[in-house]
Amino acid sequence: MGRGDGTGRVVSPEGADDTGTGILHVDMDAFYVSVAILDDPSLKGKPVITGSPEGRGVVASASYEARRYGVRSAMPVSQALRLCPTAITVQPRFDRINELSSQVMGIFDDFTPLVEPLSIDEAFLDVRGARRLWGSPGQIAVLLRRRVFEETGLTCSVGVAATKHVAKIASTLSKPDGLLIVAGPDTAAFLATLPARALWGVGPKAGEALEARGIHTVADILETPRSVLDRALGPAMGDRVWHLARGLDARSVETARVEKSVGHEETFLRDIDDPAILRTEFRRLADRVGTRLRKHAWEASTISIKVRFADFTTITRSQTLPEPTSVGRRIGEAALELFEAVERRQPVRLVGVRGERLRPVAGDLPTLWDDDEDWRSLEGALDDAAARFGRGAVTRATLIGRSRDGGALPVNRRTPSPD
DNA sequence: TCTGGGGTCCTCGGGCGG
DNA sequence: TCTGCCGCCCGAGGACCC
Repeated sequence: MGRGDGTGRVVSPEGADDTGTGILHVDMDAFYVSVAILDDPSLKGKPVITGSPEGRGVVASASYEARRYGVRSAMPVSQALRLCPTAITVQPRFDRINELSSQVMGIFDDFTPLVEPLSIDEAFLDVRGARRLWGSPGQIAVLLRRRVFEETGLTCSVGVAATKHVAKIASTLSKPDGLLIVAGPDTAAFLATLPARALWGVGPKAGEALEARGIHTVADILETPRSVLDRALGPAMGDRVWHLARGLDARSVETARVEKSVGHEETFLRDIDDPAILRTEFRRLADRVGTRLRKHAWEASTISIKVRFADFTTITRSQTLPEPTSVGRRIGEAALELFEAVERRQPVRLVGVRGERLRPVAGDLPTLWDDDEDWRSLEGALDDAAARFGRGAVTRATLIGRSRDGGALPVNRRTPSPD
């Protein structure tokens, strides 16, 4: 999602030259907010942000009216409301957001089978094989934008270029509701005008490292020896930046993605000092990770935890298991083992659990319960009971689940034993 | 005055086996 | 048996992206 306020918007004139292009980057405009406005048109034209006004939320998405006050995504909501006190905060409705995302991705699929979703609201399309059916890449971009708007009421911005990297930059510059085409032969001149920070992967730190060496723009990078870039950014990043600045980006549009890890984390409303509460939280997150793994028929070989302390310092610890697992309890045990070894010098604001080094489960595992919500609520009920009556007072609860063949399957769970 | 949650990728250091 | 070198894996941390 773009972070600009649209003031420096650049768009192509109608029928602009699209020689040598074939990659589209499509990015929905202020997606979460736009969906909220779609469902409540009275919000239209007003400064709107999505995110929770209570607690420690950050802005997920802001309308362009709000951005004019300096509001940006990833900014604490409290700060956003200071900058723009009239902003209306709305909670994102994920059911609607997912529904519209699927609808939009479906439209992309109609133009080409080569679609690479990058996130819920953006994708790369390789349309080089679609010319006979739909026209040139620039014409396809026009048709696609029109269809997205007619069928969903949402606007999107599209970058058209010879490579993914340049298409991505072009869509960002054309926001909101724009189209920018960078013809192949114009690539070098287009890139040279940009700040170094515009390059994919150059964030605040890398940008700072370049600035410190007097490198401010992509044109500056072109004049910088490779060895200087390597020293400033490290060899891998130096190499990438050197190539991207020249418009060299050999990455193709990949339709299949292999997940490498699954995790959950949670920031508490208030920092937590009580180890018992933290242990309960680790178990809960581990169960959610296990649920996700089973849903995809994966197992994790490595379990890692994340702990963020009150002063925002963050540590991670991980261990590789003797046997890969997708069982929440086993993941929880590993997480707690790691947590016990962590020196707890101050209250904790966030904990997280992640399963890594995933592998598909061999064969067909039996389904022990068919409703993970029920399973979680059982776990939650046990925790609540333990909190109310004291640990160990409640020793057992039973959930009747159904196995895959329909038979009843009781699952007994014991509460955590008293410390 | 604050800093979410979901990820990926890179670097660096240490252990280990050939 | 010891030492050095190399490649590989693992674990920790950080930067970056949406």
